[in-house]
Amino acid sequence: MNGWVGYITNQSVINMHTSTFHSPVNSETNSVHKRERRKEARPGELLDAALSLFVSKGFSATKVEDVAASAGVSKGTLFLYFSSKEDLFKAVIRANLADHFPAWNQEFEEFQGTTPDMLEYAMVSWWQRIGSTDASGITKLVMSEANNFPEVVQFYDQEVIRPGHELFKRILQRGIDSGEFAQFNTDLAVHSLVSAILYINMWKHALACHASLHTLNPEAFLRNHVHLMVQGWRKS
Amino acid sequence: MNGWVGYITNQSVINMHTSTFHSPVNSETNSVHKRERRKEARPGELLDAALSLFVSKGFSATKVEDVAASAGVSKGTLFLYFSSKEDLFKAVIRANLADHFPAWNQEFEEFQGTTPDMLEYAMVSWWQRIGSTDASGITKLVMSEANNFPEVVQFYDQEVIRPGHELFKRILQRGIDSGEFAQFNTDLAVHSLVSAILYINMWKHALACHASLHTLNPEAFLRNHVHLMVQGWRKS
Amino acid sequence: MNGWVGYITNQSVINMHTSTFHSPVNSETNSVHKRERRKEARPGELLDAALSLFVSKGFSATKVEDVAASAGVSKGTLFLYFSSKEDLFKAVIRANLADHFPAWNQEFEEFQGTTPDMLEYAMVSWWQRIGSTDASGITKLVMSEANNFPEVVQFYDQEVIRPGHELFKRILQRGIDSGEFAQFNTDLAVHSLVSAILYINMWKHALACHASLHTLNPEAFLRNHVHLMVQGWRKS
Amino acid sequence: MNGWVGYITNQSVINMHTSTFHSPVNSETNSVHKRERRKEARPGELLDAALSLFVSKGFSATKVEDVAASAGVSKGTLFLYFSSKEDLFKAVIRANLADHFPAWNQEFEEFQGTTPDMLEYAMVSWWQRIGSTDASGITKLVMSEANNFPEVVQFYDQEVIRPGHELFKRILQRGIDSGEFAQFNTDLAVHSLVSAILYINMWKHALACHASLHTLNPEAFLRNHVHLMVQGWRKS
DNA sequence: CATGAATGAGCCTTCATTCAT
DNA sequence: GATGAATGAAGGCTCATTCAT
Repeated sequence: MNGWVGYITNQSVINMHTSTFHSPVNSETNSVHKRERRKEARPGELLDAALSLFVSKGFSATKVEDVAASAGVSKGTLFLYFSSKEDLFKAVIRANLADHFPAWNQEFEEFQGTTPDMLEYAMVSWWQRIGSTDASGITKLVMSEANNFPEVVQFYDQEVIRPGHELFKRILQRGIDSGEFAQFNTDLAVHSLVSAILYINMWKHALACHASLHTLNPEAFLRNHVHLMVQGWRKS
Repeated sequence: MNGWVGYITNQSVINMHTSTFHSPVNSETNSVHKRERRKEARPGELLDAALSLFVSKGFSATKVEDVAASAGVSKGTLFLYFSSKEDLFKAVIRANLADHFPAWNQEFEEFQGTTPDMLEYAMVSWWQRIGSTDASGITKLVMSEANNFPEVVQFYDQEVIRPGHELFKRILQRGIDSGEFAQFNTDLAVHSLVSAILYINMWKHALACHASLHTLNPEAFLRNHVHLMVQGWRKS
Repeated sequence: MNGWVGYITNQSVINMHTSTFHSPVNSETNSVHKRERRKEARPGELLDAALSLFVSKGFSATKVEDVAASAGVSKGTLFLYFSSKEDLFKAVIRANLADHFPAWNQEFEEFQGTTPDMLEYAMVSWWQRIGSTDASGITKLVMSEANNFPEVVQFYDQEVIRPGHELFKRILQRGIDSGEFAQFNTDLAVHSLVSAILYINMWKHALACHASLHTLNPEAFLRNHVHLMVQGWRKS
Repeated sequence: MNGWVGYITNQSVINMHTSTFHSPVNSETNSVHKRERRKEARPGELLDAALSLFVSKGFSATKVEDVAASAGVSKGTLFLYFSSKEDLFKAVIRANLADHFPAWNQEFEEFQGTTPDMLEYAMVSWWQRIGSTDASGITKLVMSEANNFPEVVQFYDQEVIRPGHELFKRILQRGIDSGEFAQFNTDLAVHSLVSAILYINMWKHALACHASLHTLNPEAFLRNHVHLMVQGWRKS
């Protein structure tokens, strides 16, 4: 078993088939001209730049021109690939979070091991692949801009929250079905699990980076959190 | 026992030692005329209006003119009491988050009952007194504007996060000392408890009001969360 | 009989009661402060500036900042009185054309004389009061921007075209009722009359000012046009 | 008699002596391949597309990319034939307005019948051949963009207004010479006739398509207009 | 010749803040 | 103290035009 999800950096996010680009990349020829290669690379470069700036400065405080400049293109070019700043926001969410659920779901299917192990593995993997990267800042961004971009919240709910909730729920159900866990309300339980993830996200991106906070070891916290939960769920 | 936390209104927040009013409130004459009393009440009315609008519309989406109008004064008057919109924001945070912990700590001292009961009482009381009111929106505000007002984050950390953490930690320690709980890392445990509170805050103020979300019963969730934790902490 | 319509300049357009200003002028005190007097004068000054610039440069080519500067205020001030550039456009139409119909209709009621004289008087008065002023450029503006601002066309239709059509129709009906004219289709007839007015408008503002055109004496043309029409309408 | 004006399509406008193509059409080889013929047809196709879009959406609201797409070529190709959007606009005007008067003048020479009939025939023919087609939109375009393209106005004056004026003037003179009409100022009279044509143009292209206007039957209006005029001109 | 990716100048509108009254 | 008219900086988005391929 080689890991739940391939380690994610925006650089490696190639399969843009579900993104919202205007002009789909047409050819996969080996002999790509310089311009063509640039064109193919543009969306990814822009998404990288956007994620980085959004996370560090906030969405509203980031000018589209800055994103473009950071990706080495002009303002107009950005709008060639994303119809608006909000659309760019959604694409960032999709590329960094939403697009990973198929792979994660598949990992769930293939996982061999106890359900408690699986839960811990899921949480720690989340930290290693998302939590410890810029992508973890997206959740904070969505929350922060919820008032200004309700549509983004809906998108995030559909594409990230619900799939995530479902995934955790299936894991818990696996434990119940196998007899590892007693019967319990899995919806409430998932909220308790996810709360730890949200907590780390906000800790990292809203608190720790702006106040010299008492440290929190995310991985230890997640493991501990899962262990506590599992204690409560086990058959007595 | 008359409640864990005194119900908070800005009117009652008198000790403004940390606020930034330009014009200090005139000395408390006995014969206050109606106008003078209004004058003294101005800051509080503005803070109330600001909190309400900030929570419902977000900080940047709230116009100072709306705050002023909501408080029944003109735009210019607001700037008589607060040097800037940022200053108003900080004052709102300060007025609504500081100064409750003494009462809470006292309740802790006086509490009669098991530690698990105490934890549940603490959580449910938080929901009834804070979580279900506008005050719960402040946390979301602080997180959202963390990038723009790091100073507020530091203040929030000192005045809210740390005292809250300490309070929970003392409760847990009470359980350990009494033999109700086994020995465990109380710092990590507190994070797990607090994560549920943060979760509800963000759920209410960033998600639920902008997306037609699958419902979450906060009180049930909190009780469930505490029970799970307690299971893990009990002496086996 | 002292004229059909008081001679119109924007300076003299005082009764703004039907305009679209945001903040209605509140007091009519004699002792107006400098600021208050400026405030009352603002809308008129802005409308004057707007009409002048719109007519000379076209609507799209005129920047709101230019209008503001031309009226001696800043860009933001303009938006204090008009909610958008389009709104400013409508207000210009209203102040210079639409608002005059009540007076014009009243003149119609009070007119003593033959109907042919009345028609000629109406046409010549139009020329003297509107046609020969900047206000005549409005029609050309509306036509030019019809594609970009269909709402303005509707507004112009309701507030100018229809009232104008109705006024002319009543005059013609007066001639029929009095036996001066035979029975005929007054709607078609009004179009024929109005076509002369439109012709002059376009001549002045689209052709003459951009090409060294063979001259057209508007007043002579209008008199001639009316005489021709009248010939055709008289009882034989 | 086969029509007053040959029906106009850009395809048939060959003599481009006044146009501004960068790349002159290659010499007319006998063995034109399909591609070469397309190449030669490009300018005409672009002009057709441009006319259609300019008339329906207005000049500024029409994107050059749309014109190119409508003609089946890419944006860049358009600029191979026309140095700028303005240049394209001028070429459209030129291609559609020049070169019809020779045919019209000839029809005038050959016309058999009374002068009033001739006038009516001229007006109705204009409606059937020009007024009811896209070509009638050109006049509105020229007027609308007069501020931005004074040069076009001059061209329009020389190539359309003056020839048209002269043609009508000759018709009227025919009536005077034949004794059908009395002596009168034919210049003023022509303006009265032409005003009806302009009126229909603007009605169609600036008003009717953007406001749900009270209907105007163009043909009935024109006949009526001519009849009225003729009444006034006849010998009493 | 043809393409279409890239450019960047241009503009309306918002709103926190000031200050004359 | 209170008012509210005035300010002007700031930014998302469009689209004619260029030019490397």
